Amino acid sequence: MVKVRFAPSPTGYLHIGGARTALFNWMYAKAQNGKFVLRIEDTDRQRSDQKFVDEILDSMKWLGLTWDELYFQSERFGIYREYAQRLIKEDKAFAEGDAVILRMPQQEIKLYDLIRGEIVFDTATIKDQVLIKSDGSPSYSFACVVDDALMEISCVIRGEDHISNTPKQLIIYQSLGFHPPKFAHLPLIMGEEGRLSKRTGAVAVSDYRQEGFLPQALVNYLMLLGWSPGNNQEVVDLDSAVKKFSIKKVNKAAAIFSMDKLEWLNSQYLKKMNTDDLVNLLKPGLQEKGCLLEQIDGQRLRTIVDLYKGRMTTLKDFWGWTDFLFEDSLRIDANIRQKHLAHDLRKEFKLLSERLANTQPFDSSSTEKIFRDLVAELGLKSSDLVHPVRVALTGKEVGPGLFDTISILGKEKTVQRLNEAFG
RNA sequence: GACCCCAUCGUCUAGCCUGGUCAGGACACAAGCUUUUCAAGCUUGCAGCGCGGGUUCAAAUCCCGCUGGGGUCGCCA
Repeated sequence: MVKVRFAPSPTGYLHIGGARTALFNWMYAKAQNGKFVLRIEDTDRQRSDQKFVDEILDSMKWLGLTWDELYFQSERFGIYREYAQRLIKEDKAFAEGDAVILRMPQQEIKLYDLIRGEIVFDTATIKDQVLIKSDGSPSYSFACVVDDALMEISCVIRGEDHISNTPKQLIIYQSLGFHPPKFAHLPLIMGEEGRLSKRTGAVAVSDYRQEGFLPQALVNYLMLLGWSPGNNQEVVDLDSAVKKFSIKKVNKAAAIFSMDKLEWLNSQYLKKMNTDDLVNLLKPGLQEKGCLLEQIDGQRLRTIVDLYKGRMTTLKDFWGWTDFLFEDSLRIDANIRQKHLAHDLRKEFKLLSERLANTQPFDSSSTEKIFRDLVAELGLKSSDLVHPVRVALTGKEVGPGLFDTISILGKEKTVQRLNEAFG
């Protein structure tokens, strides 16, 4: 029976590195029809916090990394103490005050890592290990070993930063008379300036969610860090990745996190996404911006989303780009006004607004015809009028095609804004 | 410092195990096409086996050394 676990400590948010570890564990389990255990390592009561537990569980669900079993180490202190007592009785450990310390035997110890092959350690350089601390709580390594054994974890997949913990834990397995599981140590994810940090960008999974990334895109990006589905594939959904996943094909070298590529993947998923689903994802943000969703026609909202879908990098883009559609009055930045509305186009705008006011139906092809005819009559280049009009209507220098924009803005606001453009 | 891990374009990677394919793809970057703008899209381009020794007819691929990067040395996890 294949069974793996992801064991975060609720002393902080679920970060990108942890999410990748969880993902690889999850893929490993699913690929072999095994189980995935989520174990919250909350033995440090001072630093653990319920809000982090909630955030971790929430992020895991958001990513789609569901678990089969959930444990909290804080509920298992009795078990750890029991095994520690046993080691004292067998003289493999000794008490020091209320603490229990493991006697480190002097020996060579071999680790067969699924990714790295054999790694040999000499325990001569490792000192005696604390099993139970003076306050009665278990040390990380001890709780970890007891739990992995009792929960029948078949393979421990964790970050490379744990390699040096492994010989200590192997000694604990040996002392306890437990069979050790297999091990696989994943390469680390690093930031552009070395260690992955807040300076490089967001580190918490929830930050990416907040920034408008899709969980599918984040998961896709994370799986590409240290692993490849082959066939030159880059955009791969979780299900097909699971079918191809092999822990032995995981890279040994650390990878540097690239926001550029994550953004590219996110835009790819956004483009492919069903419009109705995207509308639903966008709604909460619109509401936050004070938009009254009840007053917006559903079909109109779908049209708007369709228009912007292909150009978005994150969900956040949409909210910033479409504010002009949902607000009554338009504020135009002084610099942008200076750049595009410096010439007095009062006359041209008036003609345009009068003709548009009489246009029926008010769609992009009919407004385009009106516009082009007028431009020809006035002997202008279309760009002479396109850019000022866009700014007057949207307050922005860039955006989708002007006639699509006019069409979704609607006759009333278009006419009004053209008339008010020059005060 | 000690111990351990690692090393293909700027970045993520395929290829390495089972030596012999112009070292393939993606992001980024550049150019062109398209175009009312910016994106998107399409096309093209730029760019890599860290260094030095071996082994071999032949090395990105196997071996050794060096250099460089990373990790760990807590009664944190």
